[in-house]
Amino acid sequence: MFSKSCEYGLRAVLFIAQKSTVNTKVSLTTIADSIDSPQAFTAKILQQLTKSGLVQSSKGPYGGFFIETEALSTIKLSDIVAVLDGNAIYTGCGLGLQQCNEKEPCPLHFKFIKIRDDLKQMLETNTLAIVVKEMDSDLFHLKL
Amino acid sequence: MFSKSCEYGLRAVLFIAQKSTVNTKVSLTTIADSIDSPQAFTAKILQQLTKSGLVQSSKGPYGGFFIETEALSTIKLSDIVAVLDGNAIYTGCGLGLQQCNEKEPCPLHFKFIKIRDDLKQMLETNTLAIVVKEMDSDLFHLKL
DNA sequence: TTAATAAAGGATAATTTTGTCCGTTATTAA
DNA sequence: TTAATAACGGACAAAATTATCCTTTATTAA
Repeated sequence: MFSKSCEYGLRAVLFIAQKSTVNTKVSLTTIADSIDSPQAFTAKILQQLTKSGLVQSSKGPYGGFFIETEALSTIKLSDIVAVLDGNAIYTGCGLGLQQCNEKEPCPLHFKFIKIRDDLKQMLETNTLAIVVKEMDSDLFHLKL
Repeated sequence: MFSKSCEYGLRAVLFIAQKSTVNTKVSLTTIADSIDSPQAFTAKILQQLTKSGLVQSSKGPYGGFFIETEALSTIKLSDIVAVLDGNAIYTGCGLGLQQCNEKEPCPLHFKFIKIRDDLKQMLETNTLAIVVKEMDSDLFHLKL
């Protein structure tokens, strides 16, 4: 469904988001350990996310990655996916055809629409704030 | 969503299926031309599909690929996907976690369930016969 | 000012996916 | 029996993705 980059990215962002609710910055090492991802590779992904402005970072001691409190309720899961995987998941044809739309549909076009729309809907309605709130409440995990 | 192999494979199978309804075998060259896929790569994919028994083939002049008439109504889209991409799409975690289930869910587990189930449902309820019937009726295409 | 900490960035490597090439095998018809 | 056709199979190549390493830059506190 998503690339490895996007999977790690989503996990990392959710972890950072959770820590950011209590105004705590987290280092790359902590993130990679916590979400069980390859450190150096995760660093690259976080660079993309900070460049895009979704995640903030500060260097030096007491530095690390964080997300501004206000941003938690505006950043949607779809924003992270868009940065790391683009938006082919929503717009792309299930059979990989370039020209596939209402007018010139592939044989599965209308069958895929519902699924793609549901996915889009899910990613666009869930903000970091929403997901983090649910994470706090119980047994959810980001490792293994 | 699917790998290139699976995209080509689905397109190829739908094309073969359509021709098979009028008892026509199709050669690799015809298939690759018709679905706009790299010929040699498509050959490999068709080998997998014939090995798995979903598609039949016969060598020599007048040979080619085909699907038995009875099989058209029993083969589901999910069968093709299973052979080419495995079933990680249904079973796998959206965040790439190994241990993600009802008991130990990732933060997005329950949000993904609906989408995955819908996809599974769609692929399992649509047989080749069903899709081909719809293809005959109108403007659907498999190229570009 | 210096040492320690931590992200940023560049280069490179490993792996997987995607794709090609070519010889072999089977089948058909002449 | 031979020539043509078409799938099969193995080896190989290119490209994309995943992943590592190491140097540089910025920040902090002592």
